[in-house]
Amino acid sequence: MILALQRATHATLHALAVRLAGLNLTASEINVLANLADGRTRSIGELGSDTATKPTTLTSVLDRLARKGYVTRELDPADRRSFRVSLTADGRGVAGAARAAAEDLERTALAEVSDADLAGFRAVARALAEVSG
Amino acid sequence: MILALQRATHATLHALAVRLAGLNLTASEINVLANLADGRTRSIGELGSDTATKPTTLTSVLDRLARKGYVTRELDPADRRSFRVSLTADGRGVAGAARAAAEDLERTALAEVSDADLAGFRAVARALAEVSG
DNA sequence: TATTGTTATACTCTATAACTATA
DNA sequence: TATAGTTATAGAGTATAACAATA
Repeated sequence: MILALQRATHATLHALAVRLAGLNLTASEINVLANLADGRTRSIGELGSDTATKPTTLTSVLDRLARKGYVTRELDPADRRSFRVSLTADGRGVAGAARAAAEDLERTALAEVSDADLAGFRAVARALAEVSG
Repeated sequence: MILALQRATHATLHALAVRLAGLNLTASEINVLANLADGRTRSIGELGSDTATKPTTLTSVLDRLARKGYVTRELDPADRRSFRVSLTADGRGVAGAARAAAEDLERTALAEVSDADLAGFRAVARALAEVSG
């Protein structure tokens, strides 16, 4: 079970990376962009829990994304210890492409899978994800 | 879907690492030990496809496992470019503990999941894993 | 010539702890 | 004092390419 889970994750991340090779993004960077794609501004802490990455990783991920011009960090006027992270126009474009690639990948992979199987998958994934809590 | 998959993998690997913290093993090391636990000898190449790790990673993983006395590399007399990797007695003990922890984790996490959901999960995981092929 | 595995290099992710600037 | 993020450091996985030994 756990082995199957790992294999599937590994394979999808790799397939996604191949599809997005032209964009020159790592899995973490894609993850952050995909999370910001809804247009909502987030603090670094929120982004960390949404993407399940450590603040120490986020710092460098956001540094790279900012250098590429996809993301901005602005001081939060309400709490000047923290930042509001948001997408630039370029960032929105790239995030959209990443999201489209992920959706296309899912459609392709799951074309022959029944809705019942999908529901089962979601139930198991949720159960496994909650073990760590 | 892909996000759910990633989250579940992340959480289970983390939970497993916590349970096995006393053994001082990384996820890759556990993966290798679990694969060798059936007692079958493997070449590095076979081990690489079984564990989905690159030869370059395996070299260092096996170096660490050998240093800890869990694994041996012996020249294959039939093809002296390659090695036969096998568990030592200590290695068998640790591999057994790792496998038991993984099974216990699954039992705990999936106690309330139906067989139908499990079957669905397997179908989806298999479909996703085959995308990369 | 091709293949097995190692080595070298460079980059990313992670964990931990020390540090800053705010609160 | 406590919290949000950053920086520093060190370990681990990955990709790529060059390499030795063997086939």
